[in-house]
Amino acid sequence: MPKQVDHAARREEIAQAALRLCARDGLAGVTIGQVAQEAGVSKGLVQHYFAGKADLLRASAHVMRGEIERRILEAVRDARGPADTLRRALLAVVGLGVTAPIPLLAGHAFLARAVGDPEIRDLYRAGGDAVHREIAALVAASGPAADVDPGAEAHALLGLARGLADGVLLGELAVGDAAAIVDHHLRRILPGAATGSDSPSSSRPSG
Amino acid sequence: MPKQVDHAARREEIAQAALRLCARDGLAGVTIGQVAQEAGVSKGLVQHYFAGKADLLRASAHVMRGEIERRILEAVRDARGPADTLRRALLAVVGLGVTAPIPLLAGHAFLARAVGDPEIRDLYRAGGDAVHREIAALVAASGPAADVDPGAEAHALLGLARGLADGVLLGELAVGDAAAIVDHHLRRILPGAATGSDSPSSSRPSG
DNA sequence: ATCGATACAATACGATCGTACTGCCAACGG
DNA sequence: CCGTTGGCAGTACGATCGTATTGTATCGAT
Repeated sequence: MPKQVDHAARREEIAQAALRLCARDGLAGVTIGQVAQEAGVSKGLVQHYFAGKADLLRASAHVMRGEIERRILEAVRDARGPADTLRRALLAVVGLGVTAPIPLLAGHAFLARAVGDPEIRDLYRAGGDAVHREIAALVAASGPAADVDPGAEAHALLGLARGLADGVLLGELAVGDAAAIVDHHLRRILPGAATGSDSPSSSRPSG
Repeated sequence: MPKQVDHAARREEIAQAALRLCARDGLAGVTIGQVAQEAGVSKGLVQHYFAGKADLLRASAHVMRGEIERRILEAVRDARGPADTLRRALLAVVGLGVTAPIPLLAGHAFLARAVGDPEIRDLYRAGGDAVHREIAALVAASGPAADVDPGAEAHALLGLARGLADGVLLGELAVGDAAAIVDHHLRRILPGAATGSDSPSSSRPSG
């Protein structure tokens, strides 16, 4: 064996650079040459690690998914009980607008491709379904109000969090405001749970 | 004056073709040549009506905004009272996933560009702010519950509708389910208003 | 009838795209 | 010690990009 290099790490490193370009210029800006420049390597090296542009984009999509997943899992790690887990996960999603704008933006760029591209679509669907099941289970385990259907509420919470994340991303509202909105909604649907007022981030709504 | 052609109409026609490409392939797929082919005109004609690619993209963004605005205004036209107006507007937004996937997808494609491009960002911000004010006013006029702040609730409703529209677009849930979720939320925050059960669209939740 | 302005088509051109290919260097196995 | 193998850079090439330019037909005004 020749010079040993962590193949997977190198691939991810380059895919991360591609992801940054996705976020900045959309999928249009992802060019082998640009990626090479962004990653600080030669154009030939990008070819060495990826079979082609499609392979590179696929890897970038997976990196994006992994990045977002990682943030949520981190946020949830030290949670105390299902209601707290649910709250932390949702706040992590709305926080993506400022903590991880690159994966979020890249996610939007890929979303347009998800329609028509079976692989990307499956990536979205599989992830979305898994998250939905998880959220629904957390809702059910958090002492929901009588008129709350966990499945529908999971869609509502997920939609709310995603929409708020976009709002935060566009600067329409502050993270704190978005977090307060999520907390307010959680208090409404989970009267039995103590969805704490000790917010980990700023939470002074302004307008 | 020479051969009279509706200049604005021709421009919009071509911009619509560009918008379809945005939705299908993302901003990456918007090429002068491709746009010409999609619109069924010559490459030179696209140049004749647009100063360059930036001009074309700008026009497409405005067409997208106009399309979405049109759908919402149509949905709101025959509304009876503020609560009904609010409901119809929100249902129109979640319905975009099936009634207007092209502007919605194109909107996502442009969103990635909104960060960094002042003009597109202003388009988003201006539109978002106006809609937010409108929604907040409708909430305030619809007899909200005591714990409802119209401004925050407007963000919540808008975020919820946008997030659900994405879910519908990705096929994660049906329009009817999304509509039911919106209705459920509206009933919670507007106890004084009759947010009708006589839905204009299908509204049989399934899961 | 002619002239100017406009709609529209077609071509030209430099830059850049994705991909293929070639070559050099370093590290292990024999 | 040498050959093979993989990391890596550089170049070549056809296709396509955006734009500039040119040419032609058609209408309205003079």
